[in-house]
Amino acid sequence: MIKQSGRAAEHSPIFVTVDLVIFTVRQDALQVLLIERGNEPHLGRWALPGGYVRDGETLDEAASRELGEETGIDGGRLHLEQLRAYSEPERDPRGRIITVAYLALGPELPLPTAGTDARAARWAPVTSLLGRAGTLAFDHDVILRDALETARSQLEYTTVAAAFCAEPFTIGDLRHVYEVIWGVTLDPSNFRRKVTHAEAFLVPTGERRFPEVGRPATLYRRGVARLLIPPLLRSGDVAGTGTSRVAAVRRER
Amino acid sequence: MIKQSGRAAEHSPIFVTVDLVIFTVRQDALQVLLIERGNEPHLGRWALPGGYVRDGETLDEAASRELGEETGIDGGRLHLEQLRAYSEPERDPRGRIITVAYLALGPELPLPTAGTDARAARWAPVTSLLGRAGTLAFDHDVILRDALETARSQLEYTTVAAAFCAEPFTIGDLRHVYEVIWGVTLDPSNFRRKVTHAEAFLVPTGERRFPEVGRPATLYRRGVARLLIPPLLRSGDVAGTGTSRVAAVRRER
DNA sequence: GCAAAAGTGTTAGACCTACACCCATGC
DNA sequence: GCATGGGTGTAGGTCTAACACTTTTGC
Repeated sequence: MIKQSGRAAEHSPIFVTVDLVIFTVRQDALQVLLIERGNEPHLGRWALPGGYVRDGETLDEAASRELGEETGIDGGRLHLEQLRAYSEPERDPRGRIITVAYLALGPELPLPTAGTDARAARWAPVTSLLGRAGTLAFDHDVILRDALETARSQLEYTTVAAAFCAEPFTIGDLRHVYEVIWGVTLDPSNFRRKVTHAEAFLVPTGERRFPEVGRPATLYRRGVARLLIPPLLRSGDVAGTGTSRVAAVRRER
Repeated sequence: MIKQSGRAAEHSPIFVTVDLVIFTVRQDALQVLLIERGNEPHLGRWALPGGYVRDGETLDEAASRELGEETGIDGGRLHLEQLRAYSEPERDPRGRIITVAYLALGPELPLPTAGTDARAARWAPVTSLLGRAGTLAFDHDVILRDALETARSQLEYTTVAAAFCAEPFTIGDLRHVYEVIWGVTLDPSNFRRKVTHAEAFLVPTGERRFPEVGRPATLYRRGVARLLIPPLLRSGDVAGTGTSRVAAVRRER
């Protein structure tokens, strides 16, 4: 049994949840999966999917399980990574609940069926949700904003953009992901050079895709590289001193 | 009160701690603060400082409080940021305890006095601790390794290196931080150009420091920039495909 | 003067942006 | 042919690594 040291009341155990920010690119927009809450608190409001961490389960496992429950997708097939923990004592009116947010990225996913404590589920364009606070339940506005900036930043330094594309995919598909998530248009020829020169990012399958119109495109699969070297920097937003932004960068070997 | 939904036993509340990776540069090495544990489990082993999150406290507040308790330093004066949560069910033999690791950076700090549940405290060179697993208690080896890679990466994209320098500092001081943490030697003139051209990174004080030998150096304080634009990339370790590394990048506005 | 660290200048090559241009396909 | 997206080439500017060189101090 757990033995508390010191004054017992000072550190009570805490309920821990995971919340998922599931991004996909569909209809020329970055979209996030939302559920309509079927229980109090925030009954009827839109929120990120999530749930309690169960006994004996790691956070990663809880996130993967919730992902499967909410989308019907095998969690192992999607890119899934921990974002950060959110711990404001008043963030949940039921009591002290800390949540660990996860970022999940995938190619166009089916609309999931509503789960046990959700009345409905839908894909929502991310940009339409930001800007006005209080759109989502709890502190999910903040989590979503953090997740968006993480995703945008990760496109620069990692190969996760490929996680948005169903394999096999074309360079045009990949460029579309960058354009939608960054909200810019990119030069097709320069983009091609960069991604094809980054080693182990793209592996040609030898096949081609024949579009409705235009020249057929070479098809690729994801290579084994996870870091994008050299990085593919957004150039548009370096204006100014960067004083209003804080960056945290993490890398594992 | 907290109302559990579903089968009650499936998601019990969990004890939550914060653990601190406190880095400083001293004696030409990156050093981390360790404490010798004065209680079971792992009595007598070296570990990262940390403690339980108290009722009504955010994780940031808990980290800041622990930092003050362990180092005697006003937590608000140090760079402090959340790294990530660690949640292996078996990571602590006392039971289910999740920890959220924090990274703290500061200029040469005093050796702290041992706290209530620590027999001793010391600074240890980081490189001497890595390589062999099982050096530290719990999963603190893993946390330390993650923190080191985060710190190394952050020097590239942010201005946190200045957090290792007591103000006012010289460009040589700053370069020394980069050299020690990256384990490389940098060209002084090119380094100077990069950091002085990065806007709002360094603010000259107008004063100079007169060393034992050599030309006096201009003194600077940290500017308001938190992102380093353009980044100051490590070039030495880009060899290979990057296949063995995973990157997670996060940015806030 | 000499050693040492600060600081400036220069040059060759890498890289990047913008854009012209060619290619392969459906209709 | 023509429209469309795929894909290649290239000139000009920018950035950077490497290193020669000058400056300012203590001794």
